[in-house]
Amino acid sequence: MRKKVSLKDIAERVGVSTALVSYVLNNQKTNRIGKDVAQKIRDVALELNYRINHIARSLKTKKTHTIGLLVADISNSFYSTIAKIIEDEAEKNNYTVLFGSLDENAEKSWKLIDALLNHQVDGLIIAPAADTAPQIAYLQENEVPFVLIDRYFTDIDVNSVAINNFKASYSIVDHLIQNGSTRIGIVTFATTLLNLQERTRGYSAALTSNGITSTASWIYKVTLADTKQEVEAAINAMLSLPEPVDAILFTANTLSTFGLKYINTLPLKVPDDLAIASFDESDASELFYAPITHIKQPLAKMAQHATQILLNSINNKKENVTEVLEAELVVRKSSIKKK
Amino acid sequence: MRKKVSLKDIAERVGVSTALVSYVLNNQKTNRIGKDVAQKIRDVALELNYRINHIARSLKTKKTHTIGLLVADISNSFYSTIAKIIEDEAEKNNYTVLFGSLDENAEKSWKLIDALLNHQVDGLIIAPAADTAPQIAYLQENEVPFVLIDRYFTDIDVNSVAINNFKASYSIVDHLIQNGSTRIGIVTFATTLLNLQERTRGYSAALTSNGITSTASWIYKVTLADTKQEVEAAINAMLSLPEPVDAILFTANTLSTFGLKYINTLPLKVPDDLAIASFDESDASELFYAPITHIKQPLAKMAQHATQILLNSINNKKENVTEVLEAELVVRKSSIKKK
DNA sequence: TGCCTTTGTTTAATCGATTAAACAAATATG
DNA sequence: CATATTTGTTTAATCGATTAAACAAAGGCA
Repeated sequence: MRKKVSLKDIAERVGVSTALVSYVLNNQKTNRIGKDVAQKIRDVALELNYRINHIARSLKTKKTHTIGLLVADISNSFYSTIAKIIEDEAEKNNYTVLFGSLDENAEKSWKLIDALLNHQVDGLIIAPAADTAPQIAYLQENEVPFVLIDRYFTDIDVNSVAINNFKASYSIVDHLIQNGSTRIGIVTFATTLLNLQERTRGYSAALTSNGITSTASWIYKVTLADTKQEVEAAINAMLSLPEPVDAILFTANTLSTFGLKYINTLPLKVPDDLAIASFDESDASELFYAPITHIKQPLAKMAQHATQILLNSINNKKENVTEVLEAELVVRKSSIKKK
Repeated sequence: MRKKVSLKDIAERVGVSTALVSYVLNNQKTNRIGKDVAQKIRDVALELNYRINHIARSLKTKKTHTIGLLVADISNSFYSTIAKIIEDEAEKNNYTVLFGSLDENAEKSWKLIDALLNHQVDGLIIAPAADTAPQIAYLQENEVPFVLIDRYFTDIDVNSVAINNFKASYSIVDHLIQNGSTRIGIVTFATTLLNLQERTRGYSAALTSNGITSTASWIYKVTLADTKQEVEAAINAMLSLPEPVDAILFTANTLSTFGLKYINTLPLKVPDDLAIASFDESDASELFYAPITHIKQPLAKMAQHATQILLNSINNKKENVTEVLEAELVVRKSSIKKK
């Protein structure tokens, strides 16, 4: 890279000290500085195409104006959309975003947190992987400003932004029941993540309060390692029960995407033979021959609020904020049985 | 954030100079340094949970070990997948990745390039937006190491990694013709991007060499601003020709996704009434009732090579590399007419 | 005129790590 | 034993920007 222009270069060219140049370019002490020198400094800066060296500034100010964003999986559109919004929001506030994808892996999470802290980020936004509570506790002990997004843990008082998963799940299951489904299966991940557990809890509660006895054989928990096979196995199992399910709820977009691809190959009619509902959108929602009823999370709001909470936390170190947002039930054809 | 531990802290604790600590922790001058002091330094570093201050190091070494990645649109799975691979590859080489999403916007591209350079990245990997050739030229003039990925410009000799778009397009159109299609429309973006122009060129060439006269009324170029509407309009137009097309090629996954969602609503059978083919995969490829024949780009290879080329360029400043990879034709049901 | 403000600018320390060069002590060599 | 070499460690300058404090010159006021 070509040699860089420094404050000193400008100072020498104009014939003043670097201090003065710094003041001028940062618009400080404006009432004290001579108008003509100021202008000259600005002119020369422009002429030499001066770029501030953030490294040097950061070393002195101990602020990098950089935030770290760690998401469970960046190639999931749910998170890449969040990432994009956070980046926009950060940029509006003159922050840069450093990304990392955890790949749902606690070990990788440690490494990335470590890497980001090593890079002196001012704070973190994290959609944590399962079993990373100790890492979160570590951040807390070290007083690193951070915000959890989408996912959360109990027992620790931290900044977080997420939807009311119980309520969202309850509402979509209730909707299925109101529209003709009576035996509703659920496919979710085998995980310690609370947000997903809440979804199962909401599902069960909705069944119960509609007088439906929930059965263990309606609940399938698949692993991350072998999601595709296990989703297919779960669907097969639920459909070959003595009394097969007549509806399935998928608790995540990756699950519904695999599920729909498979259901696509079965001699089944959605929604009449089998109603479908899911958390989160994906292209699947519209592409499937029966568009999918789903829970739509307020992504923009979540991402923007998380960013703002983080920036506040970086600058003012206020007490923690737990923000619970409402999700929207988007009704499409996949959940409405003809009767 | 809690007060940081510096080299000085370790030095004081052990009773040596910071120089020695630096040498030990960086494994330098190993043959000169006392074994016991070295061990003690390492112990204390661990005990105090020392983290190197990359900012300070970078200021001195003029290397940030950070690369910038700018993609046209991070929420497109094509690019988020690339992003993830590049991140992994960079991590293996002890580099960190700073991301930015251009949103196909030349102005935003300037801003992000500026931001990344201000952050002193050592180099850039860019999937450039349309009409950003001047920006690329600027990078070149300033001797910033960079690699273009997926997209490219003529007239400038730079590092780049991309597929042979002409050939890929030719092969998929040829495949359509061999499998019963005779009147093949194409939906592409109205853009100055060469990779897309090459796809149109390959399409026309394949028609010609199969003795089919290509018609202007088979070629539709839609805008980014209004993609969905225009894709739908294009499909309508092609289907209501006196002699309607019997196949459509979409030159990008965003186009095929919109297209398929729309075709899904039409009283048409794919592939018999209308064959479909597309560049790039998306969930659409499998979810659509007739899985979609498509061109599969070697993403992992592209991303890894781009990263390696960049790192070479950063470290050795070799001459430029133009890498052209072969794409794979993945045949599914959407392109094979029964007859 | 003498002293006090105000205005405009410079000095110099600092952030934390790197590293060439200097230095001192121990050991080897003739 | 004197000198050369090796071993182990420190000194001090440096990267580029920030900023409190010092300073000088000009203007204001009695």
